[in-house]
This record gives sequence, structure tokens and C-alpha cells, in this order.
Amino acid sequence: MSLRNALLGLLVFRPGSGYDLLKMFDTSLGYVWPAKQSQIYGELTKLDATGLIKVTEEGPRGRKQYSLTPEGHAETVRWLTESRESRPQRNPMLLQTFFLGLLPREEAVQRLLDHAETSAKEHDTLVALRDTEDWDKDMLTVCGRLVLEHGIRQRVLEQEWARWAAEQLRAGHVVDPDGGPTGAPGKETDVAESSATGTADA
Amino acid sequence: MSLRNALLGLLVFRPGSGYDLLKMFDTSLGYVWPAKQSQIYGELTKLDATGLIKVTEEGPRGRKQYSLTPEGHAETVRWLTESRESRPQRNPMLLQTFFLGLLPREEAVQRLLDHAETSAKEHDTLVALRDTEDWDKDMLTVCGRLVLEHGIRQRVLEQEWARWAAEQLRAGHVVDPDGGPTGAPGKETDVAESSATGTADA
DNA sequence: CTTCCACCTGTCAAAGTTGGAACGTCGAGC
DNA sequence: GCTCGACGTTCCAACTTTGACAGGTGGAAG
Repeated sequence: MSLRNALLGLLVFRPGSGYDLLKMFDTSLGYVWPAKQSQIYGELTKLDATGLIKVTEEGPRGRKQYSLTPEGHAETVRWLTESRESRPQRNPMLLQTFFLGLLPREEAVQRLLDHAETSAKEHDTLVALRDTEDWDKDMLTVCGRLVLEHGIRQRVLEQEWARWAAEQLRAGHVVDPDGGPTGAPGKETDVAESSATGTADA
Repeated sequence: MSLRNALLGLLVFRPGSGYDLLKMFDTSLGYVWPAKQSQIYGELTKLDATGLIKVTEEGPRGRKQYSLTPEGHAETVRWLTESRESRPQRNPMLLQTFFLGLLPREEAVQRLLDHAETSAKEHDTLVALRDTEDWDKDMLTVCGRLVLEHGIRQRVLEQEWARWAAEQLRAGHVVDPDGGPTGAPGKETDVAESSATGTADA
């Protein structure tokens, strides 16, 4: 339901075609709300039908420029005001982490360190972006920066956490079914045979 | 595609019925990978058909206890080893933040502070959980703790970021179309009229 | 002995997402 | 004059997720 709001949000600032919007998703908004071309065009058609946006201009290559209608603007503000239902987010990386005990210990540690490194690279990319001179020319100025900063902090967190977690595993804080901490460099460090529930986060 | 792996992962530790698995999702795994009952039962049927799991016991109330087959175990390990495609995650909160400039300034600030408070509450819940005595009785010991720790750190980040962001907005680091920083307590602090791209993160 | 709750499964429609194919056009450069 | 890349749209099949409905059983408490 939020792709719809993302599109409306972008159209508040300036009218644009499906292609324009697609570009914005690819270069920026997509970092917090990915969307494919097929989905965007489809949603635009629906929004047009609903009357939240309308075609205000038709360009050369069959280009259709959409603009927000007053209803569309109202809907956007309503959406921003609406209370967010904070549902847990899917996180493939944490899901895997949950079951990392099934891998040999060194392999598990490596997985975590890889994550740290990936995050470090992403971090650098985002920082470079933040420090770009012409930022203000291309981006939603203020709030875009807030979101970008979140991304940067997030990457720092991922790095620190992953290294900490790797250390935990490496240090042998692994408890086998019988309870004692294991130091064995054995093949498979299958953890927690006896119980199958865990707790995590979003 | 990962619900499948989540189910397999849980079944590695002990056989269980759809109902058992549902419980685990509700109380723990669901924090990193939410799933509804209808989805779980459906997926179990499919996994059974594929031969990755099989019914090893039928209980009183039509209960079907599933266990991993060797193929299922192999698949789980394969999945853990497989490289993760780090696709950006959807984040409704950041999506809204992106467009927060459409709200009157004080309202926007309040949105951010609300987020901080929500995160603080979640943080406390997770910390309480971490410090629970009988943790090891109910949870996947080691890796579950790693994931839990991630959740805790994440909540700290959210709080700090949200307060920082609120401060940024409040401090009037808002640039109007003409470029100058705005201090006006005006009705609508519509930001960034002139440009419609932003950059964010996952 | 009845009632209620926890247990336990199944199915379905609707919506959201993914990934890809297909098709046409304008402009720049060779 | 041709080609190629960027522009620009539409459609579709497959899969995932959500939310609800529908139904049946065992045991404990009153």
C-alpha cells in the first residue's frame, strides 16, 4: 500500500512521467522502498483511475506526465499524519544469523565478517554521497538528508554488531546440548540441539 | 523464498507441527521474518511435496509432526552458505521521513520524537528479554542472542537518530526554494519545491 | 456434563512483488 | 543513411503475503 504513497510523495514536488519516477526510485527512493518498473506503471494507472493523479501533458514518445490532483495532495498529507503500524521488518541477514550455528564455526564467523565488510563498503558509498557538492541540486534537500544519515548510522551499526557477533562465536561462547561451553574446533558446531525457539527483532 | 528456509531451519532442531512452528514465529522468529498461519501451513504442504520434510508422526487432533529429511538438511546448509543478495529493505518509517517536509514543522518534529519513544519502549522490552533467566530454556541459545543483540542496538540507533533528526528540523535547517535557511514558524514548511530526488538507505 | 480454551488443520480471494518480454521513438554520432 | 542508446510505455505469468473464513478435537474447570 505504500508504493502508492511513495509515488504521490514524489509527485508533490514536481510532475513527472513513469519513466521519471522510475529513475528516482533507482537512484534514491528505492533505497527505502524498492519498486520495479512494472509495478510503478501499474500503480500510476490505478492512481489515475482513482483520481489522485492525472495526466497533465503528453510528450513526444507517448510520454505521459502525471500531476497530483488536490485529492492526491490531501491523501499524501493524510498518509504522513496516519499512525504507523510498526510491524517487524523482514531481514534475510538476521534470519540466516539465527541458524548460523548449523555451519562449522569458522564458516559462521566468516559469514559475519563478510557482512561487516559489505556494510563498510555501503557505508563509504553513502558517506561519499552525503559529501557530494551538488547534493542539493539533485535531491530532496532536508528530509532526504535525514534519511541518508539514517543509512549511514545503520551501516556503522551493522559493522560493529557483525564484528562483535563474530567475536562472540569465535570466543567459543557456544553452548552444546549438554550445557558446557564448547571450544572444540570440530567439523560441525551444531548449536542448541535441545530447544527450538529464539528471539530476535525487526 | 525465505519463509521456506525459516521453516526448514526451525525443523533442524526438533520436529514440530504447523502449530508449533506458528508459535515460534509469533514469539521469536517472527521478529525477523513475520509469517501468518495460512502461509506457514501452505508452505509446509509444499515442502512435504518437495520431499524436504516429511510427516513422522500423527497426533490426536489431526496433528501432523514434520521432520526434516536429509535433503531438507542439505538444503538448509546450502541456503546458509549461499551468498546473500543484499537488496534494500522496505522501511515505511524512512519512506515517511522522506516526505516529512510536507507537514508543518512542529508536526514533523513530533513524528520523529514519537518514533524515538516507540523505539525506546521496544528497546526496553528486548533488554528485559535478554536478561530473562530462563532464556536458555526457551530460545535458540547462541545465535538467537546475537540476533537479539542486533535488535537492541538497532533500537538505540533509532532513538538517537530520531532525536538528532528532530533537532535538525527544529533548528530550522530547512532550506526553502530560494536557498536561504528558513526560521519562519509558518503554517506549511513545504520543503524543496524545486527538486525531486532524494537519497536514502535500506 | 457442559462449556470454554487451547490445540490443530485447511482453503480462498485479494493485493503486492518480481522478472521479463515486447514494442515504438527521438537524437546523436559514425 | 544507419545504428545505437536513452526514452517511454504496456502486458503478463509466477510467486509471496495478507486477512479472513471454516471447521474439528481434547482436556480441564465449573
